[in-house]
Amino acid sequence: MDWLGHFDAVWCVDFEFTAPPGERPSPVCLVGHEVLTGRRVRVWQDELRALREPPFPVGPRTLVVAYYASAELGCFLALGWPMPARVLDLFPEFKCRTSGLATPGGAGLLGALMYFGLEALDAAEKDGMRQLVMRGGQWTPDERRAVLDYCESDVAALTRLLPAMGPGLDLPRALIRGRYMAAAARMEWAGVPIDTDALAAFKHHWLSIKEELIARIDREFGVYDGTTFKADRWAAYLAAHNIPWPTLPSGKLALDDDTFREMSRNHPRVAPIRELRTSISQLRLNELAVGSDGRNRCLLSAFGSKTGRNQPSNSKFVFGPSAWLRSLIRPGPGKAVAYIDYSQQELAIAAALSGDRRMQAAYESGDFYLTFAKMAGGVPAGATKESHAAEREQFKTVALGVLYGLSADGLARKLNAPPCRGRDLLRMHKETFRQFWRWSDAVQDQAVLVGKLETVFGWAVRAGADANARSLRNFPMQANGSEMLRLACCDATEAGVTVCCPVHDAVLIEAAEAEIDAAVEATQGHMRRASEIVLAGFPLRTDVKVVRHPDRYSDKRGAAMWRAVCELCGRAP
DNA sequence: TCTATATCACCC
DNA sequence: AAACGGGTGATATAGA
Repeated sequence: MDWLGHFDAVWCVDFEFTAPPGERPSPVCLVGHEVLTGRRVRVWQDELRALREPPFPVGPRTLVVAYYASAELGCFLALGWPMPARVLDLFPEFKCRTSGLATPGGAGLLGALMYFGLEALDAAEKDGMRQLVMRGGQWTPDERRAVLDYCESDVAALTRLLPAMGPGLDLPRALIRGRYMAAAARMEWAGVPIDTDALAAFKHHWLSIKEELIARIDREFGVYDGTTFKADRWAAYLAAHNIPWPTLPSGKLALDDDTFREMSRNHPRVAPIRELRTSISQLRLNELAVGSDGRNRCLLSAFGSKTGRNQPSNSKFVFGPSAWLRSLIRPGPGKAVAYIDYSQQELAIAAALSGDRRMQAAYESGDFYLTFAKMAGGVPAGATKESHAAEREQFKTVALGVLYGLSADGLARKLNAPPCRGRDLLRMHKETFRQFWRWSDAVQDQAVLVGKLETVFGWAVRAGADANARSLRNFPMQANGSEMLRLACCDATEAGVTVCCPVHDAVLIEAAEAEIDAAVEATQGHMRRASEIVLAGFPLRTDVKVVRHPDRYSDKRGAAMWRAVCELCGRAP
C-alpha cells in the first residue's frame, strides 16, 4: 500500500441518490472520509446543490475511492462538478480479483466485505435505508440523519475494505478501470434518444397486437390459451395429425425454433406456428427505461461479466431486446446519431495477439473469410464474394466458431453438412493458421497451469479444475475486446464526444447534424488508437452507420418486424 | 397461489 | 456428459 504516499489525500466517498427508471441521478447526500487525516464531510442535498465544486480537491494528487463509482460520478455530473482525476473503484478491483471464483455474498459492497471477513451492515437494514432514500420527496430531520448515518456507514465500510484490498492492487491498472467508470457515468448520463411517440403507441397497442397475431394463426391450431402457448395442446395437435415430434431428455417436447424449423421441412403445416412463436417472443418492450427527456438510460453494469464487459439489463437497455426495437432510436431535431463498430473485432484480436501472420493478412485483406478460403485452397484464387457466396459462408462459420471452440460436429450441424465436412473445414483452419492454434493451445495450458488468464491491462479470470476449455480459449478475444472498447470510450468521452452507450464492440454517438461527420471521424480515431494500444500496434477498422433527423436507426435483421408492428398499430414505418 | 426450475430467445 | 464463448430475461410448467 506504499502507493498511498503518492497522493496528498485519499477520499473514500459515497452518495445517496434517487434515480427513477430512465432518469438521471439526483443526489440526496454525500459523505466523504479522508483516510490519511481522518477528515470527514457530511453534506445534505440542499447544501450539495449550492456547492460549485466538491468539498475536497479532485486533481491528480487526490485519490477518490468508491464502490461502483459510476453512480458517484453520475452525481458529480448532476451537480456540475469536475470529474475526479484519479478514481479507485473497489468494485471492478473486487471483480477482477474474484472473477471465476465463487463469491457467496455477491460482488456488491456487502459481498466484498464478507469475502474479506470484514464486518458489514446487515443486508436487510441496507435495503430498508435504500428504500427510504428512493422514496424521494421530503425527509424529516430524523430521516435525514438516518440517511446520512447510513451513507456514512457505507463510507466506513469502504474505508475498512481499502486496506484489505490495497496490498493486492495493481494501482496503475486500477486507475485505468476507475477512469472507465467516469466514461460510464458520462454515457449513462447521455443516454440514447428514443422516439417516445412510437414507444407510447406500441405500449398502448401491446396486448391487442399480440392477440391479433395469435387470432390470425391459432384459429387453425387451437394451441393458445389467451396469449399462452400450451405444450399439452400442441402435443394433442401433433397426435391428431400424426406428426412425430422430437423430445428433450426430460421427455418434454422440444419447442425451440431449431426444432420447429426442422419439422417445418417435412410438415409445412406447422410453419405458421413457428412464425407466430418467433413474433411473439420478439414482442418485449415493457421495461425499456426511458426518462422524461425521452432518452433511454440504465445502469451499464460496467465490468459486470467475467470478461469485463458491460452487462446492462436486456429489458431496460434499447440494445438488449431483439433488433427491430432499435428503430425506436431516433435523433431529435437538428441532431444525428452514429453507430460505430469494430470490424470483426475478435478475429482481429486473435490474429494480432497470436502473432499469426497469415491470420493478420486475412484480416488486412478486408474480407477475412474469402481470403481464408483462398489460403486454404477451398475456393479458386479468382473467387469473389458473389461467385462463391456459399463457400464463403462456410469459411465464415469456421473462422468465427473456432474463436468459441466450436467442434467439428458442432460445425457440421450448424452448416447442415455431413460430419466429414465439419472435420475438413476445421482441419483447413488448423493448417492455414498454425500459429494461431499454437497460441490458443498455450492460452489453455497457461490457464490450467497458472489457474489464471489476464488481458493486456490485467483484467483476470480464475480457472479452476472444472473450467470450460472453450471458455478459457475465448477469454483473450472477448476480454481484450472489452478493454479496447473501454479505452476508446474513455478517450472519446474525455475528448468531448457525446457517447450515448457502448455495445460490446461498438458505440452509439450523438452530435448536432452539422457536426456528426467530425464526431464520427474523431471517434473512429479514438477507436483505432485504442486497438493499437491493446494490440501492440495492430490497427482495427471500424464501420459506421449515420442516422440524421428525422430518420430512425434501423437494423436489417428487424426491418420486417418493425414494419409489421407499425402496421398493426396503424402507424407509418 | 406463489415460487423454483427448465427451457428458450435475444444480444455481441 | 456434452462438446458454441460471454450475458439477461421471459415464459411455461412443475412443485411447494
